[in-house]
Amino acid sequence: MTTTGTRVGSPTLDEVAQLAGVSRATVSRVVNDSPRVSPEARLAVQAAVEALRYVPNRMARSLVTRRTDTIALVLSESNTQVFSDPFFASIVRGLSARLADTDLNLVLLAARGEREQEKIGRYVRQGHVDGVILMSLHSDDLLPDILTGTRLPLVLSGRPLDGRPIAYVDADNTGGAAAATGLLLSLGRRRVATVTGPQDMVAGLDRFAGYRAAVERSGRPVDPALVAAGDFTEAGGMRAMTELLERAPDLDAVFVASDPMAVGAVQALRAAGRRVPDDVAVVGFDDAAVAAACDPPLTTVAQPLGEMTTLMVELLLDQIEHGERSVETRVCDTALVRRASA
Amino acid sequence: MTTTGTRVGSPTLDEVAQLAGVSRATVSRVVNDSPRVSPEARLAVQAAVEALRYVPNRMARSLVTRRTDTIALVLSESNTQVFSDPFFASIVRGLSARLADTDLNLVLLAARGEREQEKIGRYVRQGHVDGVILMSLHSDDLLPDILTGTRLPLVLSGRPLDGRPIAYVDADNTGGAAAATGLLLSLGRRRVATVTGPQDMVAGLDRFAGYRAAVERSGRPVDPALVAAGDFTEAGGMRAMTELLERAPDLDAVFVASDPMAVGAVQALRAAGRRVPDDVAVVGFDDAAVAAACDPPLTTVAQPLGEMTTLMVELLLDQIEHGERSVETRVCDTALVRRASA
DNA sequence: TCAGGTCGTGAGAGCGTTCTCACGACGGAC
DNA sequence: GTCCGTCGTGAGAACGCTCTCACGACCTGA
Repeated sequence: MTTTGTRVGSPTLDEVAQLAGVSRATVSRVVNDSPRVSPEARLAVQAAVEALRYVPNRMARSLVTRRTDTIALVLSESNTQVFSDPFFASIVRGLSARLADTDLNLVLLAARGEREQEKIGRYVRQGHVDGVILMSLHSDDLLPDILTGTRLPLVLSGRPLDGRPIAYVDADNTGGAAAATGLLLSLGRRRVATVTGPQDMVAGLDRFAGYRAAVERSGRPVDPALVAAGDFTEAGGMRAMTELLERAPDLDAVFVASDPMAVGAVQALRAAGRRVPDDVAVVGFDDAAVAAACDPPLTTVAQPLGEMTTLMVELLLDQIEHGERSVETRVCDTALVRRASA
Repeated sequence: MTTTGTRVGSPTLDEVAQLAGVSRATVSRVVNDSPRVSPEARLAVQAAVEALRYVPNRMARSLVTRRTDTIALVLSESNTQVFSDPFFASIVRGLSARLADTDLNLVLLAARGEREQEKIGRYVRQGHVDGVILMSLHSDDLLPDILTGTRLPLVLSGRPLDGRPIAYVDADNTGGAAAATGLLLSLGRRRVATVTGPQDMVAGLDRFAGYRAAVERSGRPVDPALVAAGDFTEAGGMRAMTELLERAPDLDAVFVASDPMAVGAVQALRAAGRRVPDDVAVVGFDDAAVAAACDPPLTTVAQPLGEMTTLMVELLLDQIEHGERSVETRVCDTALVRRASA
């Protein structure tokens, strides 16, 4: 281990300038790829930067540019489940892939509980980020309020529950659920049940609404005995399915509002001796990896995740560019993915 | 929607000072809870802060204090799995709970692939954070190199694969695995198999080492037919177990290196008509939520996650405090949790 | 009464950048 | 040869904050 002299702390623009024999301004120009620099000066500066292992201080830079080149993905979850949700993982992956080409950084902020949510609110208001993509899951969430209270560019992942005017990107959950349920009905199934998501989340609400719409469209009323609430987890799906089988042993199909839950439901069905799809047809939602791997491979509803993350970034960058909020919204079409379970 | 006049941008210290009729210095003192402020001045400032909805600009503050009050949890994963790993979720939860009492912020940085890892390296070197907790999973990971190249306080979650001198906190994976395997042997099982984790991760390596040690201590050699590699996922566990059953149909116990894998293994066993624990005893690792919920409830090895996250924070804050790296390490004891599967 | 504290306060110098200007050098057009 | 435009450059003022220092006002004890 050798250290370069007695210096402590990082080298500054000034030191680079001195070493290169130019002014601070010229170094700054080189560092920021300004064209108006002579080749000789550029070379000298680059050498000095290299020699000193100079890295610009972002704080100082941000102070004057009022840009941090960082955006935050905020997830306000009360429980831990969120991380294990494949949908969430896909969003993170998609966002970070979209941003890889740009010089924007992505940071994740997760909060459970009021204190942590307020802390996150403070963090973004203090100017750490240029914009926020918010995955707000539950209706009792403080973050939408906290964040709309700022003038910070903001895009929601998922329609806001209370319909307030904010930019958002969402999948057509209602349409997708209706299509899934419609498929089951068109297959001749008479007693189509559903395992819903939590009814304090938009995705849970909308997917249930889609189910209801499809059932009613077929001329039947929705039988409460055919509806059980899940929590988007595999265990929850298993529980709900077991419950359904007790309440309505004659059910012959089920639309499950998420793939992890559908996996649990299939297990419950199997444990109860029902064959899938022969006795009970199953359709899930999300087209998670687990859907294809499952036995039998799950028929499900796919969301265009790539398109959705791209749109989120696009909407957010637009706001950042123009320096003001927009209320543009995008709803993406879903697609039925036919496999073996229905 | 009403806006407060024609102002654009956030209010500054100066404006607060002007409104409160004091100097910038006094406002700063109030904002930072310095005791040497008269009650009247304090009140006036607080009112002004309230009125203007003043929030200090962190960039400006950091520029002078050289502190960001933010630490990063960096995870360099190549695959998406990480998020769904309950261990990871627990670490995040633990860290953010530990930091909730402090005024430190926690940001998550996730990187897949070389480009993104370098981007993260740049991010932390630019001075965005005061320290880093690194969950480096695989041996081909660039981040440990990138980060040790800086003078930034750094604590690893998990022993570094190459034994380099860095501060880290880890569970006694080897000891835990040996205890688990020992339990199976002490139960009179003769053919104890194992489903390992990836052998390019420390946890995978160490848990396999523990298995080997326990088997050898019992006076037997390790039978390669009794070893199958998993990837810490449920699907991987199922695959590996199926493979083991083909290779060694006479096995009567299995130590599975993670709970999600153990769940998969149990399913594979059941599919093959083996009863757990009568025909095959199973022990997992991690004491994830899924272990208790599983059927039968899984005997497993618990890591003291709370203690571990506390130690990580402690070690990191210590380095930040003293302004220099340390190479202190902490290895935490694991505990066997006896349930029904063995 | 005066020396020596303490206490609250404000002026002002930084922190490491960017960015606006102004300035000299040089080139081409007349 | 003069004039204008471009081009590379550097000086210096921000950006919003903290922190040192000095300065009065007040209190205490001799």
